[in-house]
Amino acid sequence: MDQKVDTRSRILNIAEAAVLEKGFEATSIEEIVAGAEISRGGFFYHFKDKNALARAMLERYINAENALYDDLFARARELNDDPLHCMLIGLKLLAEMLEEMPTGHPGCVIASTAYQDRLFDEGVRDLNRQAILGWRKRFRGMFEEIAQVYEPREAVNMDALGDMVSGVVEGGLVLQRALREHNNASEQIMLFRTYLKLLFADKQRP
Amino acid sequence: MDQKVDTRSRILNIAEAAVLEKGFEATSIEEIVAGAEISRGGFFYHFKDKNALARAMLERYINAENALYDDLFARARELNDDPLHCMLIGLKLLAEMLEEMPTGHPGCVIASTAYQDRLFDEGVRDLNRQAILGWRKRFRGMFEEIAQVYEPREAVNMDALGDMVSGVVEGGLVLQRALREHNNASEQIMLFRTYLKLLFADKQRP
DNA sequence: GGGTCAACTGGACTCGCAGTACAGTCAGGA
DNA sequence: TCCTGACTGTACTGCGAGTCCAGTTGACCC
Repeated sequence: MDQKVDTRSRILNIAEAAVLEKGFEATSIEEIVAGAEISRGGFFYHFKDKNALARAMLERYINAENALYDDLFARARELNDDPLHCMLIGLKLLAEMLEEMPTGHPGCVIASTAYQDRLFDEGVRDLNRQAILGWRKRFRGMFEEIAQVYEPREAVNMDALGDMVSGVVEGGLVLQRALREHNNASEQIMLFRTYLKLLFADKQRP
Repeated sequence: MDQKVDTRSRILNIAEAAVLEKGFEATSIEEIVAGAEISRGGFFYHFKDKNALARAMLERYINAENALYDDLFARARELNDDPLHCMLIGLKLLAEMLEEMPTGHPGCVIASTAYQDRLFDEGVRDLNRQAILGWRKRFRGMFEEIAQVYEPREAVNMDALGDMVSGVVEGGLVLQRALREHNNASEQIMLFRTYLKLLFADKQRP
């Protein structure tokens, strides 16, 4: 189990890299089985079709992303107990993380899936939807906590503000992919961080 | 020329609708020719391959988007000469426009292309890149004009702020597609508008 | 009225990839 | 020893992209 990554995970690793690089349809099962050094039969033993592969990839990706956010904001919380500063530190860590990825961030499976969704079944689409709703809830909660301490200078819709985290990341990754630059996503996150500073800072409630 | 839309445009219309709905690879030439009521031979008479179709679609889309921005901010300028207020009005108009589209915005070909870019040749990718760089320049110019009148409360990278317009739109459209909601993109634009208000307002230079 | 050209039609073919089917192999545990 | 899970290998169907090409049709030109 350490010596040799199990075949299913190996397929997912290879597939994820290929899909993020060139999209789902452009990735053939042929090249996945070549990369994973198995036979075509072996592939279909693990995944009944490409749709099942997509579903498994999305699940894995969403879990990893959630674990990453958990970890990031837990670390931020250790550094500062104030909810606003915790958020600001967390976003900084996120931006740094995106920047440090040498090849640039792999790009988000969510957007990739959203723009090819007719290829997938309802299960995959719902997975996608639930992931974004989960992030909305997560960040909305954090913003509400902040708003209890700092009065926002302008009224904002908290659901939309929660979505903005995902939106800024997704949008940044789209720019990054299209421009072939390396740090658009992290720059966008830092701009969003400045937004939060302007929205909440220096107006602590009595 | 009015009676009967020329075949090439008809192909592009059908193809664009199909591609925005389900992605490029998922759209077959078969269904395009069926929709446009021509033969397969007829399709290949106009476009040497699917890549040429993609290129033509992107070109058309980018031109339309640019014309739309020109029009939007020209109208905004008529309503208010101040560069900040012009921008705020323009964004409001953009948000309203996105909201009014009954089926929701078709989604942005840019993101769609970015996430499947290995399907396309360098020409298509470059078209995509140039479009975003054009929008960066457009909005960066507008923000610099604003900054000459209003001192920003926080230092921001003007290129990144220019990119943020595209990023927020793209990100919003990704959310909208994935969530199957109707107004995420316009909400995100309105949040970005609030950002600009906080960043620039009430600090007019002497 | 004949010639020419652009804009097609229609059919036949190749190729690559998804997906199916199934028979056989092989290692490890009950 | 037999069974089972995890495969391998091969052969086949079907679809869509792309190629080739011969033929049709209508408009305009002389």
